[in-house]
Amino acid sequence: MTTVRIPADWPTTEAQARAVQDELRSRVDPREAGPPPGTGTVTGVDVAYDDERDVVVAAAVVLDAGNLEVVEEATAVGRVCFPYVPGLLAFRELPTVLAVLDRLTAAPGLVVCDGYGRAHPRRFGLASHLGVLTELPTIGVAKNPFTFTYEAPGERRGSTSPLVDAAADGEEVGRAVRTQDGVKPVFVSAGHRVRLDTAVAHTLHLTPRYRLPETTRRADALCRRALAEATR
DNA sequence: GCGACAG
DNA sequence: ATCTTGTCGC
Repeated sequence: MTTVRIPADWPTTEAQARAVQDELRSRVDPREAGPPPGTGTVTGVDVAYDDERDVVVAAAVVLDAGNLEVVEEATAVGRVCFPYVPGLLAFRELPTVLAVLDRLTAAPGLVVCDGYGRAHPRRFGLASHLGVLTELPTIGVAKNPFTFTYEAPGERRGSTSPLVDAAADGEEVGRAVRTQDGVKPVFVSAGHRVRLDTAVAHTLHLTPRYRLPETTRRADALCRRALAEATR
């Protein structure tokens, strides 16, 4: 099995990685509304690790945005090239994610990332970074509020509340979104070429039944399966 | 200095 | 992320 090639200039140190974020941040397009939910395709990407064996597997699953059925799936196997450091997740995940997107024949459409976009200490999370490198519209949907704060949204599906950075006088960096009645919210932020309100609409469109978007559920299941196979 | 911290 | 059994509930 071929392994993902890591770019020669990929950052090695935390300081280099932070400098890359500060450099690329200005390329984020925060103004486009983004594609409307329910049309075209929508793609989920996720990554699974085996740190013992130093292996990382990424999966991409393209869905028809109208009926949420699978259009195409792809996986890519790589080597761990950066440790997990809060705020620098992209440097760990992106080489393999870029490779798996390259393997798709279908147009990805909007890409849904497991993590953050604008909701990031330097406003340049995984989804923002992926968007800038591919020029695809991206959003981040995370399972945890990271360092940010929020008031619980209403109990009903569709309720939202601001996700704020208390350290930046309450700037709204994303939204807590209740995707199912009475279930813990998810944390949505804009990536590249998609505004926050559109990102929230996509998130609700992708969660007819479960807490997490169908895109992330599908990609998560696929990369775990592929890791188990790549590891034996 | 200490703790917290997407995946 | 990953390590891990059963268990409560629709």
